[in-house]
Formats: sequence, C-alpha cells, structure tokens
Amino acid sequence: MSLPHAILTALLEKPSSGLELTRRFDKSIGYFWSATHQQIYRELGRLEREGAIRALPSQGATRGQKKEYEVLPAGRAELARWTAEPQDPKPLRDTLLLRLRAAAVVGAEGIQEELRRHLDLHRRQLAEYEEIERRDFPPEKDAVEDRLRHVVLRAGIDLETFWTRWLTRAIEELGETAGAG
Amino acid sequence: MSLPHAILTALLEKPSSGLELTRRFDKSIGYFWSATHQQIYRELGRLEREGAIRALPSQGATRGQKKEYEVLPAGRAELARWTAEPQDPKPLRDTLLLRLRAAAVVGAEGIQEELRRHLDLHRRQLAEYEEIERRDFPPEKDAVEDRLRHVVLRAGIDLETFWTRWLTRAIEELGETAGAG
DNA sequence: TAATGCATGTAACGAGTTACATGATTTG
DNA sequence: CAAATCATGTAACTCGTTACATGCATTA
Repeated sequence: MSLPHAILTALLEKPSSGLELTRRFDKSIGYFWSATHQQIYRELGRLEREGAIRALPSQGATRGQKKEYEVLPAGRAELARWTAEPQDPKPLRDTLLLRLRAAAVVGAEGIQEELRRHLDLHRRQLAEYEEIERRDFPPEKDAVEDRLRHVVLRAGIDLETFWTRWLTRAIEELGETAGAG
Repeated sequence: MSLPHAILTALLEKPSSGLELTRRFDKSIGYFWSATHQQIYRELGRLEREGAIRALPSQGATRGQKKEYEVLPAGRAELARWTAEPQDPKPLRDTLLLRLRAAAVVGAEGIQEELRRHLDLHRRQLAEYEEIERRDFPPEKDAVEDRLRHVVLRAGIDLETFWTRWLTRAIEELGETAGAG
C-alpha cells in the first residue's frame, strides 16, 4: 500500500492534475516508485472519496477537462503516520538472477549478450542519476529536506554502481569458458 | 510471469512436492524469488494442466496426501525459451526510499531508528549469504553450473553490501542535525 | 473539418497476499 | 483418541498491467 502515499508526497511537493502526476512518475519520484496513468487516476479517485485530497475549486468536473488536486489535512496526517511506521524491506525479486539460476539447469545460451545489454542499460541509468546530482545538488551544505532527497538520489547512484560492477565481473567470469551449459 | 519458471527451475534441480517447494522458496531460490504455498499450489495446478509437469505415478490424488512433481520435456523447453529471451530490468521500487522522500515533506520523526533497524536486517542477511558462500563455494575452480550459481549468490552479497554501506552513510549524514524536519 | 495531441477515464485480467478449510499422519 | 503437525487446497481481495474508450482543444 504505497502508491497512495507516493501520490500524497508528490501532491504535497506540488498540487497537480492526473497527467502532470503521470509525467512526474516517469522521472523524479518515479525513479523509485513507478506508476501508470491508470493506476494514478484510480488512486486519485479513492483518495478524493476518502477525504485525503480534493480537486481545486474552479476545476470543471467533466471528462477531458484538466483537474488539479491538493492534499487535505487528513491526507497529510496519514502520510506522516505511514512514513514513521516501521516496515520491513521487501525480499529481493529479480528475473535476471532467476534466469541465471535457470541457465545453470537448461543451458546458458545467449546469456552473455543479455548481461551486456543489461550492463549498458544500468550504465545509462547511472549517468542519468549523476547528471541529476550535478544539476540539483552542487557541493554545498544542504538544508535538511535537500539532504534527505540527496540521500535518496545517492541510493539510486550506488545501486546502479553495484549493478554495473557486478555485471562487469559476471561477464568476465562467465566468459572464460562461456557459451553453452 | 516468472513464478512458473522459478518452479520449473526448482523442480529440475530436484523433483518435489508442493510443501517441499514452499520450503525451498523460503531459502535458496527464495532468496531472489519468494513465493507462498498458495501461489505455489495454484501454479503447480496450472503447470500440470498445461502439460509442463506431471505428478509422479504412485502418488495418491487425494487431499492431504503428498504429491511429487517432475518436469516434462515441454516444461523444460519453455524454461529454456524464457531464459534466453531478452527482458528489461524492472524499475526500482522501494518503500524506504519513498518514505525518506516523504519525510522531506512531512518531517523525519523516527526515521533514524528505522534506518538503524534496516541496517541491522541487511547486515544479518549479508552474514547469511557469506556463510552460504563459505559452505557451498570454497575457493576452487567451479564447473560452469556452479559458477553461474556462485555469480547469483555474489549478486546477493554485493547488494546487501551496498545497502549496509548506504545506510551507514545515510545515518551519519542525517544524524548531524537530525531529528525533526 | 479532419487529424493530432491533451486529458481523464473503464474494463478485464494476472500476480501476490491474507485468511481460512480440510484431510492424513504422527505422538503424547 | 486428542492434539499437533504435515500437506494440500479455496476464497476473497488488492495492486499492477494492458487494451481500449471518450471528450476537449489546437492546427493544418
């Protein structure tokens, strides 16, 4: 149950319409919590019904008409409650690792190219994060809020760094006698 | 659509009953693809109907009676197909990062303890993986299949190492002027 | 006025989660 | 033989995904 809270956070940062939220879930917040526009509209409907957010007045209610939302006190309270609540990390779930394990049983045909492809994707993502860091967090003393956002961004950077290193090493080691299994 | 393939992999490694699979999905394969017994029984039913696996003969069909499955050629072929097929990595989805971002908006009350708690959990997981590495992969030349499994395990080790380092640094940096937001 | 893009939705499905139900086997 | 445990399942629900539908605004 995190999507509603992701939306509340995004709306507190800036009141938005469904489509604007969708765009922001393609970057920024979306870097660590993605969502499609269908999910977002469904959730906006729920949050409005429950009184956590409201459509800004002067926004027509018809279809095809832009509709901006803002967070109500109840919504902010719920977000604060959820943020402070203990939550265990979710167990890892990764298809690439699963496929390597499967490859040990049915053969590693074509796995090398797939590893190289993933390495390339992770390198691009890493470059994107580093670009954001240069742009948004120049080396100065940050305010507390910025420091929190910076720490989050660095998780992304460190994670992509981990993947590129691990993939590089995996490609080397599996390449030695590579090919089939 | 990865659970059926995880099950096929597990069954190829060793024919098993539903409960045995459930146990193995609590460790081993479960370290990077977890599943509950309800998911597993449902999926075993589907795989059997589709002719990918079959119950070993001499296994009663009644409830409460142990029932072992083995993979049929069709199942192995499907697993090989899926393993070789290109698949993009899934975007990151992490509630702790989301909560840090939310904390920048609604206040960071209690976040420090949560970070320390997660650090402890990740350290334990790391220790568990390292123990497995010592036990199952002593420093010798591995066969190709073992090398694949070793690479997968090292992904787990490196990933937990990343989390412990990132959390340690985050705790330091947020601690400096810590507390509220 | 037809096409394109912006904006908000519906419908149907699949995967994962939680709670519960039932039968068989061991053991106190 | 009662209780605990092993083992297999059902049911209901939530969340995420895919495909499609509808209305408004601009512009070629």
